[in-house]
Amino acid sequence: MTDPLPHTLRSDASDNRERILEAARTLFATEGLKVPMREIARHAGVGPATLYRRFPTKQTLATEAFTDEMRACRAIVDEGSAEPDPWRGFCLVIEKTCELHARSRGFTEAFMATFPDAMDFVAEREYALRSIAELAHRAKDTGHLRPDFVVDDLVLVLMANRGLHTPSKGARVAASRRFAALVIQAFQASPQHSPLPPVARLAPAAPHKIT
Amino acid sequence: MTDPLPHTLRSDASDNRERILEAARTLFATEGLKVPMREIARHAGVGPATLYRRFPTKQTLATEAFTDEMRACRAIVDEGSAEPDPWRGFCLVIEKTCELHARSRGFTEAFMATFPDAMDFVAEREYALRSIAELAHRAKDTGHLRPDFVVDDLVLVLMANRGLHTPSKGARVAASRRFAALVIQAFQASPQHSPLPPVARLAPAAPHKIT
DNA sequence: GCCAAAGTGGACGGGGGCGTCCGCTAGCGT
DNA sequence: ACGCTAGCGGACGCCCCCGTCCACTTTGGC
Repeated sequence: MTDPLPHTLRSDASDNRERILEAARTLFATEGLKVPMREIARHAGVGPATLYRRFPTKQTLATEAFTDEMRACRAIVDEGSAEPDPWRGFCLVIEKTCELHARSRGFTEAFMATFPDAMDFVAEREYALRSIAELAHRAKDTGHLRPDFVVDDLVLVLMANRGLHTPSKGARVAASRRFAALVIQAFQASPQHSPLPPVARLAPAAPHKIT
Repeated sequence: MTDPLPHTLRSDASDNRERILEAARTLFATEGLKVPMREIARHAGVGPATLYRRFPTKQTLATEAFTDEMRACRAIVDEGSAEPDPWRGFCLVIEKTCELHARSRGFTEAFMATFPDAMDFVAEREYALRSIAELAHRAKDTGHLRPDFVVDDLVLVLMANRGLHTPSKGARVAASRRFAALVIQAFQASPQHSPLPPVARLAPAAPHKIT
């Protein structure tokens, strides 16, 4: 009989594993989820086989690579919910969430996608949405959030936010900030205009070309 | 000596050409610009060679296929500019532009992209932006448009709007409508909340999966 | 130091999109 | 009716990505 599994990676193996995850994080953030597995392997300085042995599918890799962002996301929501002023909390959630998603291009895709295989992101997303729904309810009671807001509007905003592609991360974050501010204005029940963040110049020269 | 070019297509050829354009319009609208040339050819019932002979690159095909949308776009802008109430015109432009872009997924990409090769869309886009800038200026004067609006915000909105992917065209248009309404609220200088369009439920079941 | 087993990366076959070439088909001028 | 030629589409070679297999290398317990 086989004493089943080592459950403990050899030193070089876990080292490689970490390098793979780091490469994945970087590339997913900058290029999105569509980066070839090969390129992640190359960037990590390992062969394709190693990558595939550790992470048989891109999903498993993504799941692992995005735990940080996922944690951050949860933190944002919890933080917003804990805020004494619900409207303030609501605004914070929108602002920070948009920024988070602007920073990592791949995270949005992963967060939005319902993976065919098991993927806890779905559960996390539901949790976030439920929390925010509750927060929104309280914000409506204070009269600051317009009553016809629904959680689906937040999905709308997130999807819209991901449209803000642009080569430079800086520009993307700036655009996201301004966008978030606009959205908050739109959600406000009795809006006294607070000034918007600086103008976002998107895609100054060459946005992207056609394949 | 060669009397240069026929400049007049044979009947079957121009017939094919038309079928190709129609297929391209359909597929670009539903699938986006990334559809394989092959598939357009297949859908049009012609061989790849025929397609490539008529339209050597995807750009040339796209340019031709989107003239309708381009015309519509220009019409929207002109119509908005002609409106006696500039703010009303401004709102119309936003609403209709968002809807137009929601209807054809590929058009947004084509409209946003600066093609490496010649492509009149750039010129058209500049024209539209200039017109809208002028319209916005007038709308500000009436006090209805917030003074810190800049044309780049419109680009922002358009880019955001394209993030509203969803399988069904109906859902996409609905989402776009609600989004446009929100954006208009956000741009309003002294907002008295007009009711929003119906709630947009995006991607009810399976948004999209990971490659 | 030694050696079994864990770990590695290069190499392979498969699939799909790309753009082009070429022998056959069928419009159109006479 | 005929033949010339524009027009056609199947087939080809190229490249890139995918996921897997296998002979070699490294680790770590003794």
